[in-house]
Amino acid sequence: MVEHSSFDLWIFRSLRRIMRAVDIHSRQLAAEFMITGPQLLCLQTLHEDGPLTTSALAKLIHVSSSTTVGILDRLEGKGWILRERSGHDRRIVLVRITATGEAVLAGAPSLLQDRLATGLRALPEQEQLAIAQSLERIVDLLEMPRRDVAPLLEAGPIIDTHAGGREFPSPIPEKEP
Amino acid sequence: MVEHSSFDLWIFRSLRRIMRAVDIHSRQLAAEFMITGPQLLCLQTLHEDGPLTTSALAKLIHVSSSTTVGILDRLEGKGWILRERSGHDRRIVLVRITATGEAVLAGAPSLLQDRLATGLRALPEQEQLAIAQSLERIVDLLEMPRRDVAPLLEAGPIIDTHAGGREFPSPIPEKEP
DNA sequence: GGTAAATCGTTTGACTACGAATGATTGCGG
DNA sequence: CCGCAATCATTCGTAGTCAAACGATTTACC
Repeated sequence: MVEHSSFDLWIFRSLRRIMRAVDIHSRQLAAEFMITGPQLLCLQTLHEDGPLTTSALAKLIHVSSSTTVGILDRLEGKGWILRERSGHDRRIVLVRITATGEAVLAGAPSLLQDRLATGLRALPEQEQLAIAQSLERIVDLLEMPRRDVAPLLEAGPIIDTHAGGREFPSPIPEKEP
Repeated sequence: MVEHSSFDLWIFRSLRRIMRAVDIHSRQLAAEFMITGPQLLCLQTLHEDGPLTTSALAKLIHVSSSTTVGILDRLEGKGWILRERSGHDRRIVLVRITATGEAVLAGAPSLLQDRLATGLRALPEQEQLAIAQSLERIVDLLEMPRRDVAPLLEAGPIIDTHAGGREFPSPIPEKEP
């Protein structure tokens, strides 16, 4: 509560504004396409990664499984997904997207806000890289276990300007195993 | 819907993980200190910027006024704030922090997660700058009015353009007067 | 002065989100 | 084969979040 670095509050407020903006975008989606952000993310993930169990889906979208159930309830209510219990292990529920769901997905807008997606694409690739890496850095700090912040110090600079090779973790950055 | 840039999904997932991490931190706060993140932010803001109207507070913390009402309800229930209608304009409700609220604030932890605050401070200042500017860039894109994304194209490199004032907000970013 | 418009706080409804508790089912050890 | 632990999905309670609708009040205009 004393002696904040100059950037703390700035970054904190930016985070809150981002969360708010994402939320508002979700409602615009809902108004126009009858689907919210998290619902769209679920549908998209189910489309790409085939039938999934509830918990596997939850891990993929970084959401608790109890939250996932509610989202799936609504998607199921609209007939965009199907739930079926596995024969071998009756505890497991496999979720798959329906044809209707595919159709909705085809007509739905980008996952990101158009402005964000378009705006990002308009930026030089190096800046896109810097932004993505900055976010990743913050995620690392936020998700780091309570203790030892120290290791981060040896992680090297965030911007690898020389990087001609430009290896960023391939389209989808894999998460920890 | 077609032709996603490689960074889109990466950035989107990072945003979701950030939101989740912030949410989880709020619950840890609630478990340990009986106060959530948004509640702490309200209390902190009321402490610093004196008595405020509900809508002024909402603007300061970047949250809708309907959300603010709920948060204030809980803070009032715990006796940490007071609401009083103004005599001159009876529509207005002035919110002020109580002595009990001040005491709670004194014992509460930092607004930011320790890990994030500490980790950020440990990074070279140039990286802190890069991170903060990247976030700001995203906020700009997200909060930009629906139409004309175009202007952004002429915005130049991420460093140091920040049109319309509000370039790096000196030590502690002052909120708008 | 009286009506219309604007403003302010609140309420309502829907959705997301979490952890904790629950119920069903499987698998392991004795 | 029997019970206990582990696993999986779900339900429950609380909180945060927004837009839209609402009631009370003030301001503006005629």
